[in-house]
Amino acid sequence: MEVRNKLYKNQGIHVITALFTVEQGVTKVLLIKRKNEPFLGDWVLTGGALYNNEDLETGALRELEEKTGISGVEIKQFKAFGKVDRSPVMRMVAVGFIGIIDSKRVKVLRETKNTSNADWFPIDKIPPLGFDHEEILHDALIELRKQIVKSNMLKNLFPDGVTMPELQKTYEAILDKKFDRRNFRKKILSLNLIDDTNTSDKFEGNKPAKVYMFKKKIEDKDIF
Amino acid sequence: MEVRNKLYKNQGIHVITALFTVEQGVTKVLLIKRKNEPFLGDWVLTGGALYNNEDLETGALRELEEKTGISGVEIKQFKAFGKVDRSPVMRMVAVGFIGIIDSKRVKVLRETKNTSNADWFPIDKIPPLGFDHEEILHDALIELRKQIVKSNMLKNLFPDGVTMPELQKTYEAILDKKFDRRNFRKKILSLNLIDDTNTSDKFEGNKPAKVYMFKKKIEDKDIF
DNA sequence: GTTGACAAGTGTATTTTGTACGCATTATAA
DNA sequence: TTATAATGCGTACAAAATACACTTGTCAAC
Repeated sequence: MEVRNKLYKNQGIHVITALFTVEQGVTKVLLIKRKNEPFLGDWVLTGGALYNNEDLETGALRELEEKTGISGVEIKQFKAFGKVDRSPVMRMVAVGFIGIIDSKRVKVLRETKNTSNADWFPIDKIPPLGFDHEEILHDALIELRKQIVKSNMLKNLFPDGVTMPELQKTYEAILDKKFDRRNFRKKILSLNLIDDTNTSDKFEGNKPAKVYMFKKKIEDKDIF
Repeated sequence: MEVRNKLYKNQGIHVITALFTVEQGVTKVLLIKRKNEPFLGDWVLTGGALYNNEDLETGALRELEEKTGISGVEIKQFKAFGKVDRSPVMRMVAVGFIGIIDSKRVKVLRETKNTSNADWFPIDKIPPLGFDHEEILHDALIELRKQIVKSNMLKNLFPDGVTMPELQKTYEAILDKKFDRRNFRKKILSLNLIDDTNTSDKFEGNKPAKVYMFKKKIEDKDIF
């Protein structure tokens, strides 16, 4: 029994968050630079060890706040990562989360106890990452692309509302694809993710654009 | 440091598989009865502790084989479960998998070292389950429903091919929904999951039905 | 003020896809 | 040979996706 027990001793759980933003049509992700071994000096996604007294999501949010100062984010679990050698220290399984936020609304701490140089990186200019975080980021981006067309996740990027042109730029940045203005409007409205707030407007030089708000709750669609 | 370390000592990882089958239009899931504490005598999904020397999927398959004798199954990870109190023994995070298989092709071991009475249960007649397995099963079923319309997962249920009527019964069983014969054919063909094997037939009394084979690889569709 | 440029909103014609059925085909059984 | 039953194939209509034209509102130049 002792022998068998050794097979699953010294295991631990990581909670990792790929936090995204979109600035001027560029999709970016938050990375931090490690101050400790292993992977000292390497860039990684936000995350760390899960505590025993917190749920997965709670732990991911705590790590995010500890390492970057960002709080009040909505995140969504998307996959677990458990390759045998993904951590050189001990056997760790990582649970991955994604989130998206308006970077202008948060102040990222550059220096904390365990990390330095937290910053937003364009997703096509990612430096080499520690652990298996390149794989996690790759899968996170795929999940982000799925989520923005079937959930109201983007409300976290536009908590005060968004115009059609803004929204189109955002979708084009995340999906890396161009759309026809008029068909984009029809498509996005048919997804029932946003409501028309026929009251207010926004502008930046030309005809004012209507402001839409992401719904609080989304009814999920039929399969098949 | 010692104090903080205690926060994440004694953690472990579970790998849990919800293995489904469909028999005569009834969706069923494989459950086993526990022989040990905790939850002695309770029904649970197949699973157990992950070993340090195996990846997540490998561990889930090993547990499935150890506890039921079933091997050679294709499974897909779908979610991690990590509520603080989900296991009364120690802090365990479970990684959930789903799979589907033709129950006639496997012989389920009724008795193993740690379990007894492994059996297939109709999903609308599930007994109370130990741990958080009712939640896991609930989410697994949702994932199964999503997978059968966008992946070739059902090839594991029909490795030798399937006819349209058979396939329709299967979809109706899993999605709990009825379809028009002719529109079902058109819909399923448009999904590009199956190929026409214009060679062979099958029959059971009336006009022979064509046999289709699930594709080996599915090209994933456009988002948006 | 009038006018042109720009970017926003709205609309329409065409094609593609989804839905509701009808009819023909091929087996078994009387 | 004929009735029955279940499968394959086809068609008419409605809904949705796509391509593209037109109208509207604000700013800035005159």
